[in-house]
Amino acid sequence: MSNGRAGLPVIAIFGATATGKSAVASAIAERVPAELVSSDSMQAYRGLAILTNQPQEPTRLVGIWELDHEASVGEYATLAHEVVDEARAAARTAVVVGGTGLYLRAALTELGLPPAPEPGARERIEKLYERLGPEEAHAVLRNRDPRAASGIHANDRRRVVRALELAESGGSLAPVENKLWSEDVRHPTVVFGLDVPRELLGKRIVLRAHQMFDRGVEEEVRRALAGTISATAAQVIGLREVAELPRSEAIDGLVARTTRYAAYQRKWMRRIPGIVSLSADRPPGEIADEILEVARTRQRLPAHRAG
RNA sequence: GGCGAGGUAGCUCAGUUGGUAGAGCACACGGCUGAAAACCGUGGUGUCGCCGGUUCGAUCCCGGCCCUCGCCA
Repeated sequence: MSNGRAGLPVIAIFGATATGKSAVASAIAERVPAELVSSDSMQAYRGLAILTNQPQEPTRLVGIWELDHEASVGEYATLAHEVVDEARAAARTAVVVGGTGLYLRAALTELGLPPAPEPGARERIEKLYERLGPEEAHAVLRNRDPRAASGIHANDRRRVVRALELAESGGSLAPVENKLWSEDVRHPTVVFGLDVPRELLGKRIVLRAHQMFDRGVEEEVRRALAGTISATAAQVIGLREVAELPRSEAIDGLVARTTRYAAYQRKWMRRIPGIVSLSADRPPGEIADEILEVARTRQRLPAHRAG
């Protein structure tokens, strides 16, 4: 390792919601000098601590954006890289923990994301897409950026619009090199995936939904909706349910959507490169010990690279 | 008990003037590069309440039965 003070590899912890990621991260922080870094698109917002299950333990990149802020992976990636590098410079182990697969990958890897849209471009091109319709809009894209167009379905409005934005400013949505699924990382890293049997996870999700109400999620949501909410923040699971439905229906809706989200996260679990799967149906301290042991073993090995 | 409406996919329902059925949601699988708790694609998973009758053929028509809902007793 080039920097002798760098210590352990970056530790990343992924897993579906309610698998106990935060508790494991806390347990790691009790055992080694660590800097916890969130890779959760919704915990990044301030004002929905209960609904988004923000961790108790001090964690970087939690509650950093106001609810009217439009979030993006690109913005998050820059911040995450800074925070991880800072931790390493201070000889603390960076523990990247969260359930947003793309954010986790962005924190660990230099994805080389293309630039943000230019002001006004999105609205203008969305209108264009609206006017032309999917097929025509896609044809325009095929004309301007065939490579990007070939990877996008005409109905995928967001990506067609985004690709047109980039084509207009001289860029392209087609990556020079697709690193989303490569094992290429910015620092030596070990990624762990916490796995809980479906049935048990279901019970935890139900329990958690009830606890949110005990902790005052209704008041939290009321306060949040009193102000301006960005399009990205408006997507927090449960926001509408809690605001609009009677309590018992809100809980049912919240449980249903959270369960669906957990299934989506499970998809990411299967795909994240190099992920080490761990059974999370046991005390967090035990899991933390195993994670640290694996991390130390890896430390002594040459940094692994994509294959 | 009488009258009326209805029983079709996991759910809500459409449909077939008789040729064994299809939408939305759910679910499964796949994609994804500044919206990712987002977005997109592919897939029908079914004793058409039960038992008979008519018919070459019934989920559809006829008879009986069971169940649900509403109104009236």
